[in-house]
Amino acid sequence: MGEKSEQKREYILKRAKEVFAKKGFRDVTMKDIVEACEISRGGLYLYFGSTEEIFKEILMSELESEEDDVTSYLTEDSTMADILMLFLKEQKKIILRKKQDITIATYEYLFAHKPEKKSQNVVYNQFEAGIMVLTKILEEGVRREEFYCENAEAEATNIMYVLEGMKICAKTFGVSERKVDRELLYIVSGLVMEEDDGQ
Amino acid sequence: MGEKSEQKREYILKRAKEVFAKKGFRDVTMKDIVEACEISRGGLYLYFGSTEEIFKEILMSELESEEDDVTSYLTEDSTMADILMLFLKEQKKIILRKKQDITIATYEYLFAHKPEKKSQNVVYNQFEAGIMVLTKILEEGVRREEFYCENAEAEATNIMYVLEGMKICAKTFGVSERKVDRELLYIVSGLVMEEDDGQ
Amino acid sequence: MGEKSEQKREYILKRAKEVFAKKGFRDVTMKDIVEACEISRGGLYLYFGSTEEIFKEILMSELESEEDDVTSYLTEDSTMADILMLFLKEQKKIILRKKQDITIATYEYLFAHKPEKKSQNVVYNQFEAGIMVLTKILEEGVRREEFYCENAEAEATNIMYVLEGMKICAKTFGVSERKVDRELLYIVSGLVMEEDDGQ
Amino acid sequence: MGEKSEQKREYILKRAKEVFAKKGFRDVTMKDIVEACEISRGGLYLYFGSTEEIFKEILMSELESEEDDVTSYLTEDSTMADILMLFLKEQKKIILRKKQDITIATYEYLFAHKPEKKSQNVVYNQFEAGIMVLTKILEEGVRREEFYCENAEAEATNIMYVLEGMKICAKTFGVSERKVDRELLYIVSGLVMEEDDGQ
DNA sequence: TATGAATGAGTCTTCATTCAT
DNA sequence: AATGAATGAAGACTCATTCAT
Repeated sequence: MGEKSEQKREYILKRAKEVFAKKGFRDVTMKDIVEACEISRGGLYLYFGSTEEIFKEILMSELESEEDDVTSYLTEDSTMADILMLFLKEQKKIILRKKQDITIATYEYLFAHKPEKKSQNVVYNQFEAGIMVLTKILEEGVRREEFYCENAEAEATNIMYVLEGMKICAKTFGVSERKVDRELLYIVSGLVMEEDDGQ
Repeated sequence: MGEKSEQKREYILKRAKEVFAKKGFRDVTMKDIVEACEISRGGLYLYFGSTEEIFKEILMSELESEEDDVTSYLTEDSTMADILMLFLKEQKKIILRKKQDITIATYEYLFAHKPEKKSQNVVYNQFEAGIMVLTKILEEGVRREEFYCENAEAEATNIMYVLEGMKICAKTFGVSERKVDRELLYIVSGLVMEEDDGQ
Repeated sequence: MGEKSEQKREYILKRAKEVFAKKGFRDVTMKDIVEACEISRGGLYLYFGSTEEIFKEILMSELESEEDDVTSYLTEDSTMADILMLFLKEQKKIILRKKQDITIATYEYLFAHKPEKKSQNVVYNQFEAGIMVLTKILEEGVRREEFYCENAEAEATNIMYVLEGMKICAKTFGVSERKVDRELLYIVSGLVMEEDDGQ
Repeated sequence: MGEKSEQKREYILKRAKEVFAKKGFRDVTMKDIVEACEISRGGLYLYFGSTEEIFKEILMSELESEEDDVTSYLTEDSTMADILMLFLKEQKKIILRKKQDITIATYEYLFAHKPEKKSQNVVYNQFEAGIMVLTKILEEGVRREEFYCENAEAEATNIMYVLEGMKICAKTFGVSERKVDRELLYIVSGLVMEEDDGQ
């Protein structure tokens, strides 16, 4: 813990994240990070022993910062449909973002280094967290009779798979904003009670 | 017409596929393939100039062999629900398969070598092909009054994202067969007409 | 000797010469020659064991064909100045030629494979032959009182060095036709008797 | 200012020059230089990226060191004939030297890597520099009535071709010291005023 | 004779990692 | 703590040469 300068450690992680965002995980060498940080080779090794170690750290801090985002939705004072849209818009941002995006690096990292425990797997944690939040939103929406949904958790899981699917599609062959919007709309339209439904 | 012996070419591709299935794309060296094929370094270069070239070929032949599977569904003489289940079971096999599975290699390859044209992207092609097949199944199911679905193509797209999502989840943190079954059931249950549904 | 087809041998040499003219000696591989000849690898080895062997043969035949040119000068029926100019024009052609020119290849070959005996060295043979021809021309010119020259052989040697110098300069940094002409004129002007020279 | 240790850089160049002197340019591999320097493969790449890069450097430093020699002639306090002999003796040394001689390597290098600009061509620069120095010597000699020479520059150019010719002949088939002496004498004898020449 | 697939030795080049300063 | 020169293992790639057909 009390090892070397914590400040420098953070600095390296910040710079390294930029490198991973640009080059993915596999193409990044220690030299790349050394150059991005403008420190010496030996200096970097004083803090981290490999790109893997560095990336693991970045992933950790990502997880922490994202948790805040996620929990904030339920505190909003508005309809559950609004809150759901807020959640989905956040996901849309993640799906479409270009800058500071370590999604590809994360996949590459996971392909190469499967964590022993699922609980150490960022993607899994994010996925489960998403299901939990969505479930709560849906349950509350159902309670308030805004949404129609027989099994909130099953629906939440389904939605998370859709989002995960869009995320990987966006990274492998590209998905336009229009397509994301259309898909999110399709999800929501399947949930909201159609008030004037006479058929 | 082909260069050198077509037979050996196929042999190399077969062995190489095993290597890619085991190690992904990025970790595979020409040496790995040379050893798997038990041929000489120079001998391999006679047929392929790089792991990329080899993998591209494998991807091509995958695409071809899969196309057959896909088109076969509509010729079946059975209910559309059966056909849909057949399609989904095929997808389930893809999601869960362990042997001869080059899914991770394919993602790694695509991350490193984005094709200039979308039409050259295997994952994209498979995705679009899936939407087409599913749309046809759904439309026919709706016509036969087996399924309820307002917009067949939108639903097909949605299902494909779910499948894609499960595929990547299976590769990043693992998904149990039970979870896949549950998800596929959820998809189907949202489509089939509930005959005696009075509530 | 009575080995294989003499005709094919000649064909290979002809094609190979084109390759050497284009790529020099060092850059030429057996593969290059195989491709230029449109024969098989094994087929080429039936006739020649290496690029060196091939080039040596080419050099031999060059030597033979050039000897004819050289000896022809003295049979001309004209002034010795005319004959000298003829000889120098031939040299000029050699210095400036671009097509079918294996000069560079020859130097590269000699740098890498010094012949044991000087008499096997093409450049040496050409050089000595040049001196002999020039000496005869000069001696005859002196006899006819066309030229002024105290030591014909020394002058001939000097001229040959100049020509050799221009040859290598042309290949290393390029020499314009104008410069060659000027130089040849300078050589000749130092030889011819200035009839009306009173100063 | 330079990269890494300037001292080691010089050391590598020194050792590499020995290698080039012994093997020419084309036969030299990075491995050869690594072994001559007794450093590691990676270590060499820290300083130079290819044999070409190394040789270019050697050529540069050669050029610099030779310039000094050349300019020193005119400062001598002696007859112009002495100065001319000094210049020619220097050239003789170059023509005949065996140790530390990168002449062949230089030709091989130039054959393989023609510089875009003539001014970057070492042989050309040396040739032109030689013409300039010789021209000055001859002009001064004529002014002092030591030499007879109608066109100093033309004569200088002619002499340089002779020297260049001897240089290449020495490298391709060998020229004895006697022959060089005889040739240089012939050049000088054509220039000096024959004071008591009555015949 | 002729073919051309196959071999493997040899070079180039990059990178993680160490270590004297 | 920090530096950055140095190392050497590992992978890519080419080519002369052989050999079964």
